[in-house]
Amino acid sequence: MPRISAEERRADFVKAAVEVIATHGIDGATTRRIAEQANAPLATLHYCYNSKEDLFADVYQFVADKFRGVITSNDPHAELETTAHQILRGVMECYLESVNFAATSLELTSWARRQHKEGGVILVYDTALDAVRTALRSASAEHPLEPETVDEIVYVIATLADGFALNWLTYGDRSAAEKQMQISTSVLDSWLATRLEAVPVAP
Amino acid sequence: MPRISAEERRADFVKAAVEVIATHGIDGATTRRIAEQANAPLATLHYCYNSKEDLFADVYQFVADKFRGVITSNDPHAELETTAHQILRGVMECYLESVNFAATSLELTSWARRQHKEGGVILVYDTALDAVRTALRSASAEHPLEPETVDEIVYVIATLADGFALNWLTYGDRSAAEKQMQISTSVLDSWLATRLEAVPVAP
DNA sequence: TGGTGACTCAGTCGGGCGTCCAAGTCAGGG
DNA sequence: CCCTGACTTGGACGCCCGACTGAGTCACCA
Repeated sequence: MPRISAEERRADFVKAAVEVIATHGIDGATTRRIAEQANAPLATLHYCYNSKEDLFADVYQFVADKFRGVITSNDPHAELETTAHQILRGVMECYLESVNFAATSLELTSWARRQHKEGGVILVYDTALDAVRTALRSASAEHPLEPETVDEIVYVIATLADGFALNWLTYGDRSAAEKQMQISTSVLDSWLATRLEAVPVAP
Repeated sequence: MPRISAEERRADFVKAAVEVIATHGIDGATTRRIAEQANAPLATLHYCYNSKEDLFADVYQFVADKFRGVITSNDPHAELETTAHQILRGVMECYLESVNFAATSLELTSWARRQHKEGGVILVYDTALDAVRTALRSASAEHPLEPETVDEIVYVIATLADGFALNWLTYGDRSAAEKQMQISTSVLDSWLATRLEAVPVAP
């Protein structure tokens, strides 16, 4: 009813798409359902987007941007351990805050895997990992680590975040998830402590 | 062509269904595709199963049984740390051995989440966690731990296994995955060491 | 040799999908 | 004040593909 610009409408559709994907999966995310979720007639969707594919491209962008934002929003002058800790906590808090975002991320990576077309939507996952890698490198700038060591840390952070997400999505128990955030971060901390013992810093 | 019992045929269809679900997702797992994967005419599928739903029930059973088998197939007389370590390694090896099994497990839990109908297919995940819990309890029988502590360990094992699976499924890089198995188990070990320090055994 | 269980072919029927059109409706500038 | 162009909308189109079936064929065993 209210007349708003096509640009704002597009944002509505992207948000609606995220919710529909979370609830019905990628294959269940039809143009009709997305339009309904956005409280807009179906035809409006095709007035704003030439095709469903165009809309989905915006969704990928949205998800990737959100990840980038969460990961890069920590203190750049902190120690390596602190940075790693903050990134993991930030991502988990983000999942906890928006189940739909977490679910949609999972659906997207799951869907990306099925299309063995390389260079496609797997970029969402890739950009997130790259952001973590960059943050860790700059945090350890004064006492540079082996690239392999950085990659190990990136992997552990990703693993703990993904594992947390899967559990939280499966059971949807918020208070349990909050305790699990504590556990996950403590796992990271204790591993980092023993792992970095073996790599003395250069003088 | 060769005439085999309907029971054996059913096993073929279940195996085919696992592969199709892994490749096309739950929604893409149509009776046509499953029959084709099993090298059988579509009508044969409906001869063996009254409905698609019946076939899928067998698939859930198959997946749950495989998990149970992998988890409970370790030395029951080992220490707690060893048992935890073995379970994690066993599950990851199982994923590494069969990408399709790993992918199907993920698709199933992901699909189960969407049906917020309680008491349905989430049992696959539940039975697996229960099996881990039971194994840990019996491993720590001589020096019983608090139930909360056991649950923490179960969570960490699940998280590390799930995170490993997601990464392996996303990138499909076998040699990277083998290294990541090492890392994951070392994460578990170092966390368990510091975690159990705080809980001295009863005399 | 007849019967039964195992299998197959060639459909039926129906629903839902993405897309598009033609007819509105409004806001603001000339 | 009305006209133009950005927006909105109901409804239709065409089509693909889903689960499922009925009637028939084949292989084997008693």
